[in-house]
Amino acid sequence: MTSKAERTKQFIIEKTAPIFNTKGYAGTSLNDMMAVTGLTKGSIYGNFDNKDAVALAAFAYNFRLVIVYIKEEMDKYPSYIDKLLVYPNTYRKYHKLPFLKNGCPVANTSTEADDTHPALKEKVNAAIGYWRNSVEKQLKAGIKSGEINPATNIVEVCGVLTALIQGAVLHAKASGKMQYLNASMDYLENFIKNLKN
Amino acid sequence: MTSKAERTKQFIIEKTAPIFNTKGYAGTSLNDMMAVTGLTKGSIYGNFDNKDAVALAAFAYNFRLVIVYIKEEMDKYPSYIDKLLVYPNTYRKYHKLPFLKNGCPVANTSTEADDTHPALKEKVNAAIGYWRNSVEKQLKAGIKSGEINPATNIVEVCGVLTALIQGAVLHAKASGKMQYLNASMDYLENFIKNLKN
Amino acid sequence: MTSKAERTKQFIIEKTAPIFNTKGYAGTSLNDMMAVTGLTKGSIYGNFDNKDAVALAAFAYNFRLVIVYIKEEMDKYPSYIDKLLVYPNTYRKYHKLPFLKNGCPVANTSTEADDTHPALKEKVNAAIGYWRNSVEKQLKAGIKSGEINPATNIVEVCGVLTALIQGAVLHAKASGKMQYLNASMDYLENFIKNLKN
Amino acid sequence: MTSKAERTKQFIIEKTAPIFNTKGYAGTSLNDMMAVTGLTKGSIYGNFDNKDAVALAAFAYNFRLVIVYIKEEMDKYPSYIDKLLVYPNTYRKYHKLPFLKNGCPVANTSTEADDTHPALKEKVNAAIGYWRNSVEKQLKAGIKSGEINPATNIVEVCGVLTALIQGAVLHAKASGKMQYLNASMDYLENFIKNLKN
DNA sequence: CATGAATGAGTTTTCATTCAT
DNA sequence: TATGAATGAAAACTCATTCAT
Repeated sequence: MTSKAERTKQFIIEKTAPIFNTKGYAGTSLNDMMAVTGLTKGSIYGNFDNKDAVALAAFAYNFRLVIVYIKEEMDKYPSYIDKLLVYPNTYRKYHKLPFLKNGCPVANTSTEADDTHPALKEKVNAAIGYWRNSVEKQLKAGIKSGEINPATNIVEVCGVLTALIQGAVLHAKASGKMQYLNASMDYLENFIKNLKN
Repeated sequence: MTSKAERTKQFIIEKTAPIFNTKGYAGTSLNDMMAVTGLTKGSIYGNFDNKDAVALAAFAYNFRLVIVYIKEEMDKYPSYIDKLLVYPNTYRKYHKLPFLKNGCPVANTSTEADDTHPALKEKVNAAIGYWRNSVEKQLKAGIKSGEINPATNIVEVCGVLTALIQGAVLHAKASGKMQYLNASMDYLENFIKNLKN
Repeated sequence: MTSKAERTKQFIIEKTAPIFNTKGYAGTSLNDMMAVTGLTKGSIYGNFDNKDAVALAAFAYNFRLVIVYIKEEMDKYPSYIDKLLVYPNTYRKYHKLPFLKNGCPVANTSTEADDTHPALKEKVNAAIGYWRNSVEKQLKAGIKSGEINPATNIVEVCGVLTALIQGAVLHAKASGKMQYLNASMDYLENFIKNLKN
Repeated sequence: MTSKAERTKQFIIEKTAPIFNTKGYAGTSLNDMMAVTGLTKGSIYGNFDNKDAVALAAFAYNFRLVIVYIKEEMDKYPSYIDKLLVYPNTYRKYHKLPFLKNGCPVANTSTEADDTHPALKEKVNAAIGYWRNSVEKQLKAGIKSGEINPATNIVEVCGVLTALIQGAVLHAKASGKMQYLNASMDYLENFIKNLKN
């Protein structure tokens, strides 16, 4: 059973997560957090040690929304190639998905946390590792099942898939031009289809 | 002849540019700027209207350092394929190049400016356009010269090349793992070589 | 019951009002306000949106002190002529009344706000209107009661009474010479007595 | 013969005087002074010891414009009553006279200088004395010539005339309502005419 | 004399954080 | 736990003044 405290904590995370993803860590103030939660400063501090702790939790929440969505989509397809195709198909419509419309939390947080916020950087690093890992798992399972070419360079595919998505969304957000993103996702689609045995 | 004001302005830009690239716009304070230039607040404000103006100039400077370097490298090779290969070869060693070691200014600025700083966002957008444009020019020149396959999908190549680099550097910086970057740059190298006619 | 916030707000107003009346809006700094209240900047900003808001409230408070005093004095006399005589008798001893010893808030604020501070100017304008109005009411009541000559030029009397006081106090403050003020107040006294039917 | 320095000094005074009368001493910045003169800070400081010195000279200039105008108008009339009538007739149209349209320099400066700027206060005080003195002279000359009633209370008349004008202009500027000013000037006109023997 | 770059103390305002109630 | 008033350091920016050229 969840205690009142747990529920308030969760409530704060869910409400503040989108602002952190949009405005960044430094750009999100406690006043923003008060406004969006309707809670007082004291209440926020009663549930979290400091702004840092909320930011960390909010990033985890933001990232989780993405992976949960991807997981659910993947579960719809038995084919491993189809599962991997969920990536380009998801990011292609990033602007229509509430948890991605302000950009991928990994990319957004990455640049800011890098040189200023070690704890957050560590979280981002872990998120990237998790992402790569789950791609790797799909590839290996696909190879085992005979669907994917066993000669596949796993490290390379993980890198290209994740990096291409990150870069493409970045540019799409900055330029506002969806055709850039679409061209890259088209490429990624073929890239994935070519993994077939 | 350059006036004293021009020289001080340039001095401020050169000294603050790395901090802006590292800490971001919101993260860089006037105190940081004072510390790194050795100048007083009054002096900085005597040369720039406000922090914004310095940030804009610093971004332009940071981006220019990258394109000047790339240009110089490209000029060493007559082959258009070789010219394009300058990209992966440069970013592969981003951590050793002073103007890239804290990340690509485009990616770094992009995520922050997006939702909070319209003027800077515009500059970033222009930078992306400039970058794509220069890749496009090389491709077209390569096609005209017969070196590059005329069936090349130019939009796609521009997108993949730039996005892959951005994403790969992002992940390398966040994870600290050069092998991820290298794998992606290996892939990009082959991708470029395959453009040959 | 008044909340803590209300009480602090009131406390800030009461403490800062005399400085605003003495030094003016531009001349009163937040440091002055801290010194006189013993509160921190943060506390002042926690209770008011900005310096403007304090200045506006302080002017209202300063003006109110004057009208409350005048009202109380007037209530002592049934005769309308006597009521009006409260004006010269009050301003004659302006230097002994704490809320007037640094000059009339209307005159003090008027010159500064005029060309630089629209919101404050509006308040001053309203204060002048209020003052004239209350003189007008006494005149009309006096006429109705038969005590005051019905042929009285009301606009003229309002103008002369208020303007003469303002100008006389101004000159007294600037010159430090009470005899100037007294001569004008003597005149005003006769002027009022001559309104009798 | 006037030196270059003298001419520059005079130029600065003439150009800055209107801003000082409009924005006040604290409200007028050196940047304002640069803008309006087209000179550099160094040049202004080369001709005046500091902002104070310019303010003092500007006030003197502003006041002088008023008395010169009044003097010239008075010289048109042989009658002393007519000469005194120049006052209400001048201030009635204060908003059309360039040196009065932002208010009388005496009133404007008076409230600000009072408690913050002793040197300026002294100048204002002297100006008031000068003004009263010149009214007194006209009265005495009028009495001597037989035109003005020798029983006239000179101190009272000086006070009423100057104070009424100051107060009336103050209220007119603050309220923007010319009818208030006109009613008071009408009264003043009769007041002066009644001085006749 | 004039220039204009530099100064540094000053300004108002915002921030994350604390703590008595 | 929640409140909300208070804190004080830090933020961006302005100011009158100085001084080498």
